[in-house]
Amino acid sequence: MLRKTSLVQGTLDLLILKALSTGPRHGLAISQRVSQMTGGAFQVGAGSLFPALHRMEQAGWLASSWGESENNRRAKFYKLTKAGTRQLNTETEQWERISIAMAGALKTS
Amino acid sequence: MLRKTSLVQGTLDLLILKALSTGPRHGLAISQRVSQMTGGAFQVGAGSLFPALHRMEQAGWLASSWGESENNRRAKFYKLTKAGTRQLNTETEQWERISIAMAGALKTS
DNA sequence: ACTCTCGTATCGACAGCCGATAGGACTATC
DNA sequence: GATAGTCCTATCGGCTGTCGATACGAGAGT
Repeated sequence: MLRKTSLVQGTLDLLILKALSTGPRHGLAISQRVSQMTGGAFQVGAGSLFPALHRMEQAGWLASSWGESENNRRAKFYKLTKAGTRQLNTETEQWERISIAMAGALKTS
Repeated sequence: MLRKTSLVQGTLDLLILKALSTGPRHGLAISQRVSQMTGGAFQVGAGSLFPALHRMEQAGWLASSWGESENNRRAKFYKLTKAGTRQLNTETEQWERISIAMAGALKTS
């Protein structure tokens, strides 16, 4: 009933791209970074994260390679491609337009 | 033509509630009002609008009654219930929290 | 050995959007 | 008084995306 999706559609991609803009990370580290960046407002679970990563890699925005985490664990590291950086800019602008439009709409009385 | 810029999930309800906050309107008038409020940034088609209206009426946020449009057409007018007004406030606050969190996340470098 | 944590991955249920489509009713034009 | 156009409501099917539950594998701690 109060399911009220914590994540907003289209937001997850943007947050992942942004989380990777400071350098390659592996899956769970991306999840933690997203939480951190948003002050805990957004928390993405594994069931949402990995499908998104695969989708975005398929789209050519990310490239992955196996490596080792800081805990000596086998981990897949993702990094932004050029197309991914472009996508980050595009989605950032798109979000700003949406944000401005919504702010204007909510202010009208 | 216009890019896929689909509506952001959870945004449609808020916009509809806001569009009705200034008084009762019928379906297509709501659609036009949403476009107007957002400076044309959001355009909601009939295929999205009516399911949303029915869902929201089911949830008790809206009440409907048949009447006549300004063009002498049979039209169903929707108005906010008390629960709808409460929902409007709730979703507005929620949006602001999301907006702030996103702005913070996008600003980090 | 056993368990905890880390890390990746998939599945099924569920919900929402959106284009296409339909149809009734009023209006305009010829 | 036909015909076409506009207004208004409505539904369906396909598609996509979220998310909890679940699983597996491997290193670490005891």
